[in-house]
Amino acid sequence: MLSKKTKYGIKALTFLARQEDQTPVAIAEIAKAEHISIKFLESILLLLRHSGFLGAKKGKGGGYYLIKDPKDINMANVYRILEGPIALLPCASHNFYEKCDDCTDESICAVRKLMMEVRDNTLMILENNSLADIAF
Amino acid sequence: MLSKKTKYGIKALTFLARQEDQTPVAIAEIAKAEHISIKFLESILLLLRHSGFLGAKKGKGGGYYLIKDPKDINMANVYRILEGPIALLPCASHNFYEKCDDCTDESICAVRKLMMEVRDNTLMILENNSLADIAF
DNA sequence: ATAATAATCTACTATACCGATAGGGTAATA
DNA sequence: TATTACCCTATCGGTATAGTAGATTATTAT
Repeated sequence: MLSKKTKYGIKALTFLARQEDQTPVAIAEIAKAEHISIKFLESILLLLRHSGFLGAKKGKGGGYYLIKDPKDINMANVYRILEGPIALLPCASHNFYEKCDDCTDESICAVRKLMMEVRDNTLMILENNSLADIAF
Repeated sequence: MLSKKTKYGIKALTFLARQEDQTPVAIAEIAKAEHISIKFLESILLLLRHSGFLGAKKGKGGGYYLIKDPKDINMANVYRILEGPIALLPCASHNFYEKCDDCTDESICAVRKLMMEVRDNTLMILENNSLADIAF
């Protein structure tokens, strides 16, 4: 299941993508529109800024804004930042690989085999969807 | 991420599918072979029995065995029993649908749109894989 | 019958994470 | 000077996970 963090993060990105101009939007405004706790959203937006998706401006009229064109924001990258691995098992992950304690021979593991197939497909979908694709 | 419950459950099913004959296999034997805690595995096998995947026999020479042909065991059903919803969001689930608190209009939710696409694809993969497909 | 075997059932514990809340101080900007 | 992002810390209830322990029941072999 997707965490609220990821859900809210994508919602916020979508909200910013749907803005007519790219003037900064205050956290409070996004939170109100999307029914999200302000403080929780604050931490999410901060993460998205540090990850290079958002820019921020302080002071009056300040807020967050998209740095890149929504067309160039790949949902697989967003997912990895917010949620973590795309694979459902560490042993089936490219970017977060970890060996299983209980497996002696990974190559014959049926669970891994199945989950790698799921991962490949999910990854393809996320990579083929930009923020623009889902926002409009 | 997949829970250990699901991982162990599928491993156990695979182990049983790989048996030459369908004589019962004791919990302890499966647990040892797959490096799983006996008691934890016990609860998983019980669940799989109650869900109609396994049969059990008590006493000496007893244990668990597959009821159906591995070819007829659909991994989507297994997944739903062990892990729960296939969808990553309740609002994107067929079997476990639930409305989101924060959404006023579900039809324009970008997260839901994306997650439904992921669900459709994952579901297809799980449905197209039988226990036999992944075990051999 | 009896003893051994193995599933069944109930209950418990420890840990971790999640989502949210609260508060406070600093820095930048209109 | 007011506003708003930034960046900490700390807390808290709830829930789920993973595993443990012990007692009970059904079956089988002797």
